[in-house]
Amino acid sequence: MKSTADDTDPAELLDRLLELTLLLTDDMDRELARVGLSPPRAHLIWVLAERGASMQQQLATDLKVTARNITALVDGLTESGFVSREVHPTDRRAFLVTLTEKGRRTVDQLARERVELAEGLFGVLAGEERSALLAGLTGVTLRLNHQITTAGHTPAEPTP
Amino acid sequence: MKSTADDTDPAELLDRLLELTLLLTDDMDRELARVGLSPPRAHLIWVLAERGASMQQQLATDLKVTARNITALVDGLTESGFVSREVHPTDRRAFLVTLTEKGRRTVDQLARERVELAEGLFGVLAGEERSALLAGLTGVTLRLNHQITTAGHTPAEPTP
DNA sequence: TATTGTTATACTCTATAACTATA
DNA sequence: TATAGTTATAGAGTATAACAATA
Repeated sequence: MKSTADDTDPAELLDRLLELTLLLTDDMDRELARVGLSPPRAHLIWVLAERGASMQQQLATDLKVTARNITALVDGLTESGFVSREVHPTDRRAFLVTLTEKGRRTVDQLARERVELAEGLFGVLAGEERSALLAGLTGVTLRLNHQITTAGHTPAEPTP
Repeated sequence: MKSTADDTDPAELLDRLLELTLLLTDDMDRELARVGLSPPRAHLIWVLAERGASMQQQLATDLKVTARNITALVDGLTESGFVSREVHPTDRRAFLVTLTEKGRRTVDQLARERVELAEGLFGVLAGEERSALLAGLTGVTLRLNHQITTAGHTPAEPTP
């Protein structure tokens, strides 16, 4: 298949990427809502599944929010039965936030749905096409990361 | 360039896409914060720039939020000087939310930064590579849209 | 003295429902 | 009667600051 013109505008490409981004996050948020989770709460139990039972401070670092916020998120997740606060074996100041059985099942389900979604979106592509797309996305990610760490885009006033 | 193995996992591809998604939105949100805008407020003035001065009901439809929310967003944007509420020429119940000079300048600046970002991310690609990436993203978007409109992913309980 | 988590406050975004003033 | 926008109320997520208990 030959494109009629090889002048794909970078801005057009970015618009498409953003459109896809929006669609994807909306879709995932709907799925989360279906199982009774907000995006931040889902993020928390997802991290919990990866790290195992954790102190709230650790979660605050992982989710990049304040400790105060973790208190609120864990409160909500406890009330809805996804996690519980267990005593810390050595530090009596701290809790070990732990997935309940329901929490574990939910994370497993979300993980399965994620794989299904991936299959639905990329499964029809030939292996070659998948590699090409992966390479393209990886390149964009690298350049974006570089831009972010290097400069602050525009000069920016020194805190107005 | 030949990949060592042609077995790119769909799930891996989705993870990369989500990683990029996260990076992109964080980057853009930082830029918005720099000019004094939250994402919803930026969305509103962006739409306003596209449509021209609009009634709040119209904005509620466009942004897919309640009219009550538009009141709050316009309040904030008015206070920070990006928009103003002008009288509607024919309907005395309604306002015409209008970009101020500052609002117009800000939208223009954001549009420029968007083009710059696109150049930084996709400019180095050959025209051919850009077309391929665009095709890949478009395909994914189509399949996602189809999945969303067709089924609700998982059967889903009929409202628990 | 430093750290863990909480209470106290506050701001933004979001939603529903009831109300005012127009159409 | 229906529509445009508001007030009233509520809940989630976020942040800072002050404070408790424990390291």
